[in-house]
Amino acid sequence: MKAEKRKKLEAAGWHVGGAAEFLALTPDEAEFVEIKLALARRLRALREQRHWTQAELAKHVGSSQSRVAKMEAADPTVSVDLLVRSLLAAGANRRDLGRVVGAKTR
Amino acid sequence: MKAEKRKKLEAAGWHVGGAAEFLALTPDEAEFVEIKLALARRLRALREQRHWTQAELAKHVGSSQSRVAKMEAADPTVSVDLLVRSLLAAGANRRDLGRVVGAKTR
DNA sequence: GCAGCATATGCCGGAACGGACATACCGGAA
DNA sequence: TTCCGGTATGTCCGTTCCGGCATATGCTGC
Repeated sequence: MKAEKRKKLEAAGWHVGGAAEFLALTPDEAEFVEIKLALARRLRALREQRHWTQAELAKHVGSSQSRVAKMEAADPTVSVDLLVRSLLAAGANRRDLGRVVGAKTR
Repeated sequence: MKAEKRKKLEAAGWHVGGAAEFLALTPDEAEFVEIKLALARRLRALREQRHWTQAELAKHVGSSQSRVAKMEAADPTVSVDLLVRSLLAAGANRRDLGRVVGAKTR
């Protein structure tokens, strides 16, 4: 998994601006992580909008606070599956998801 | 995993019309499998459009023919992650994916 | 200061997912 | 028929992902 590198770099204090296209990521890989980032951002937005704590959302999803934190951080170890399930649990519907997935990052 | 039930029923010759809302699926779960189905259909469409065999697509994705078959069958053991990656490998972009995810099934 | 809550990070065992392979099924061409 | 390219189905085993927990960091009000 290439995305590990990215995480490591960020951990080292770099925090790549916007996204990590300068790494050895194929265009597809880059687009994939951008989608994950978009989903992650939307998840946090939706949660805050509902005035939920990470622990509360976790309960609704059937997960844990730490997982939610990682989701919102777009941690490499969280899958799109989990992000999507969480978004649905947070009240998003298919059309919402479609918009999130389809919209270019900022 | 609830979706297992569905698979079993289909295997038993039922092949639920459209999707399996009559099972003990929460609305969220139902929406989730519908999204997977939509992605699966689009993957097959895209592949055929390119006149690729499942084995060829597998090569581009870095997977195997059997996995591709399962993807297109929306087998419970394939993740959205893999579907999305495969779609990207098949030439879809974010906007395409957004449409697929957002569009109500048929 | 520190107490209390929310969020972040690290780790571990167990479950789910993945590629690979073998094999079965299903057309169509010879 | 038999053969053959394509697709489906089943299993195996290594890897990835998940939930849970412990702990760290951050913030606000006291």
